Amino acid sequence: MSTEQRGELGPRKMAVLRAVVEEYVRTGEPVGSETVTEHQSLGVSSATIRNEMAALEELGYLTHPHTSAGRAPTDLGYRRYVDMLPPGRLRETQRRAIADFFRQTAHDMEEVLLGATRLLSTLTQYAGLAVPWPTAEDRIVRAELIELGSHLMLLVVGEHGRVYKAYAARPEDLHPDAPRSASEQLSALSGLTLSEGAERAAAMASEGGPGERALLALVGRALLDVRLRAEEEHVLVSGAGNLAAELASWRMETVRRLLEAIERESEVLSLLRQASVAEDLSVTIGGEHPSTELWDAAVVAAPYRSGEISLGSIGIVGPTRMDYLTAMTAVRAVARRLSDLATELGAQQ
Amino acid sequence: MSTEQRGELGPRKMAVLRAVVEEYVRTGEPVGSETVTEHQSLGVSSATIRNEMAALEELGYLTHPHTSAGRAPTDLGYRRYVDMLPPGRLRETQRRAIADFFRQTAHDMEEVLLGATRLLSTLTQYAGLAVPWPTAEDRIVRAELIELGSHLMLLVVGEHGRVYKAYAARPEDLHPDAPRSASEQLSALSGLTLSEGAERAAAMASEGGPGERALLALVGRALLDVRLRAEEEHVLVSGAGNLAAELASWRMETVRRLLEAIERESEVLSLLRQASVAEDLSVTIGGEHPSTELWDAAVVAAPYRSGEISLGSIGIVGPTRMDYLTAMTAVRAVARRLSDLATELGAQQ
DNA sequence: TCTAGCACTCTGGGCCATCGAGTGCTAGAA
DNA sequence: TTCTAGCACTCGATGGCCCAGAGTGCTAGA
Repeated sequence: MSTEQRGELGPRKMAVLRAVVEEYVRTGEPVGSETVTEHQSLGVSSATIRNEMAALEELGYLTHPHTSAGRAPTDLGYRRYVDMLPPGRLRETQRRAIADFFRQTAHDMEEVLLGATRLLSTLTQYAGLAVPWPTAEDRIVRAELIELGSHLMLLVVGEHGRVYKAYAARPEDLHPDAPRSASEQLSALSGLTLSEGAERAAAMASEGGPGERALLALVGRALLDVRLRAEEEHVLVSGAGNLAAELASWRMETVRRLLEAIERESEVLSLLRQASVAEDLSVTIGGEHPSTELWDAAVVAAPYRSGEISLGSIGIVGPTRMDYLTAMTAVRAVARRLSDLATELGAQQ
Repeated sequence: MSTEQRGELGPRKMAVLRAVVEEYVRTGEPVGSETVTEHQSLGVSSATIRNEMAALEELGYLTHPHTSAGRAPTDLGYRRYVDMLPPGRLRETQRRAIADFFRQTAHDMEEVLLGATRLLSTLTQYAGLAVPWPTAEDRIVRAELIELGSHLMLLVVGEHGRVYKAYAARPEDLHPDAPRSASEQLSALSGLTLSEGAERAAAMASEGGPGERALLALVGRALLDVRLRAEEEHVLVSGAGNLAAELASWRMETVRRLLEAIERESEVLSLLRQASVAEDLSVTIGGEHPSTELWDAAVVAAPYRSGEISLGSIGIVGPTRMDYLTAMTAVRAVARRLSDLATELGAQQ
C-alpha cells in the first residue's frame, strides 16, 4: 500500500498543494503548472508539477474547471492544506491592533466580545462572529423589585455583572411597602442559581405573609422567565459588508443566502457550538457544513475560556477561498487574549 | 409662465410618471411608451405618451439609457412620484403581521425596537433600521454599588427601566460596610438626571465622612462615564441580507459600500435624526443623500414618539428602485404602533 | 391637440474565427 | 525508475460582425 493511498502525501505533493492553494487564494484564478514552478523553488520542471497536479486531482484535492484551465483547490484540498499548515505569526500591525484593543477594553464581557468581533473583521477582512454560551446557571448576586409606574421590574444581577430584567404588571391591591419588604426577602436568593432562585421564591411565597405572598409568587415566575431567556443564545456579528466585498467572485444570490443564514443564527450557532469543544481552532470548509447556505463559506472559530470552563466561541466567516493562515492566526490570537481576560476577571470575581 | 415651469405637472404627466415609476419598479427594465399605454387606461395613443415622456425627460424626471431604450425614473422622478403618492393601505397579511407582533411584545423598548426592525424587513423585503435617541437626561430611579470580587459595579436604573453599568477597581482599603452605606446614600440620587446625579455624588463626596468620601467620588466619576456612554447613539439593523437579494441589479461593490456605511452607522444616523423632526414620514432618495455610499439607496423613515416627545426613528433602506408605496405604508404603520406602545408605557411609568 | 406612420438609432444576442493558456502524453535523458 | 523536453490538442475567452427588435423622434394629417 503506497503512502498516498493511506492518505499521506509525499512532501512534494504537499508543497504543490500548498502552492496551488496560496496562489489561488491570492489571485482567484485557476493555477497552472508553470505558475507553480515559478513561484515555488522546488527545482523541478513544470512537467513534473503537471504530473503531481494530475495525481492531486485524482486524489480529490484539486479540480479542473475545464481541460485547458489551471487547477483550483477543492474543499478537500483546502482541508488538507489547513491540516498541514504550521502555526503562523501575526504581522506587526495586527499584533498592535490586538494589543491596543485589549489594553483599552471595558469590563463588560458582552461589550468586549462585540468589540472583538469587530477587531477580527478588520484584521481579516471577513465577518467576525462570537457566541457567548448562555448562562442559565448563573448565580444571583442581587435580586430586587423596582417600581416603575404601573409596572414592577425584577432586576437580577448575576455573578459576572450580567443584568437580567423581567417585567410584570403591578398588582392592583399592592401595599406601598410590599415591594420594599419583598426586596429585602430577595436578599436570601443571593448565591443561588437562577433556577434555584425561582424555586426558592416560590417556596417563600407559600410560606410568607398574605401581603408578600402574591409578590413573591410573581418574582418566582419572573425568575423562571429570566432563566428561560438566559438560555437563549445569539450570535454577535460584525463586518457583514466584508462578505459582499471580498467575494466579488460570488453570485449575489450566494451572498444573500449567506447573510440570511448568519442573521437567522441557527446554522452558525451550531457550528460555533462545535468549535467550543475543540481544544484550539476549529475550521470548517464549504461542503463540510451541513446546510447548503454555507457551502461556499468557511468558518474559523476558537473557544475562549475562563480557566477550564468554555465560555463561548469567537471566529470569522469568509469564502472557502480564504487566507486561512491569516484567519487562523488572528482568531487564535484573539481567542487567547479573550481567555486571558476572562480568566483574570473570573478569578477576581 | 406655464404650470410646468412652475413645477406643477399636468394630471396626465403625473399619470405617465406614475406609470413609468411603477412599471420600472416592478420589472427593472426601462419602460417604453407602448407599455404605458397598455398598462394605464389614459385613452391616448403611444405617440402622445411619447411626447409626454419626452417632456418629463426635459424636466429631469426621466432618463434615457440610450436612444432606442425606454425611460427609467431619475432620483428627481422618484421624488416627484413619492410626493404625489396618496397614502396606501396595508395588505391583510401585513396588517396581521404587525398586529401579531405588537400583541406579543415585551416591555423592554430596546427589545421591541429590534423586533420592529425585523418586522419591517420582512414586511418590505428591504433592511429595517431603528435608532432610539440617546437618553443622556434619563432620570435615576435607583442607583447602587455592588461588589463583584475585586471590582465594584455601579448599577443605575433609569426612568423607563433602562439599566446602566459602570465598573471600577475596588479600593484596597475598603471598609466592609462602605459599599452598603454608600448605596444607602445613593438613594438620594433618585429623581435626578444622570448629570445631576454625577454632580450630586461629587458634592456628597466632599461632605461625607472619610470612609465614604473615596467611594462617593468614585460613584461621581462612574456616573459621568455612564452619562457619556448614554449619549452614544447606535443603529439597530435587521435583514441586511435583503439588500444583497433585491438588488441583483446592483454591482457587488455598491452593496458592499452600502452595508459598510450602515455598519459604520454615522451616515444612517444623521439621516434618521433628520427623520425624527419630520411630522410623519421622511423619504430620501439616491442623490439626495450627502454621502455617495447611499446614492443608489433610498431611506424611508418615521419618528416614533411618546406623547409629543420624539424617542427615535424607525425605517428601512432599500434601492432607489423601491416599492415606495408598500415601504411608506409599512413604516408609517409600524411607527404609529410603536408610538402608541411608547405612549402607553410612558404614561404609566 | 392628438394620432398614425415611418425612418432612424441603438442594444443585445447569436455566430464565428482566433488566440492562448494550460493540459496530457510520449519519448528520451539522468 | 524518475524527471524533463517537446508537442499536439482542448476549450474558454475575446472580439468582430450582423441582424432583429424595441423604442424613439419627427412629420403630416385628422
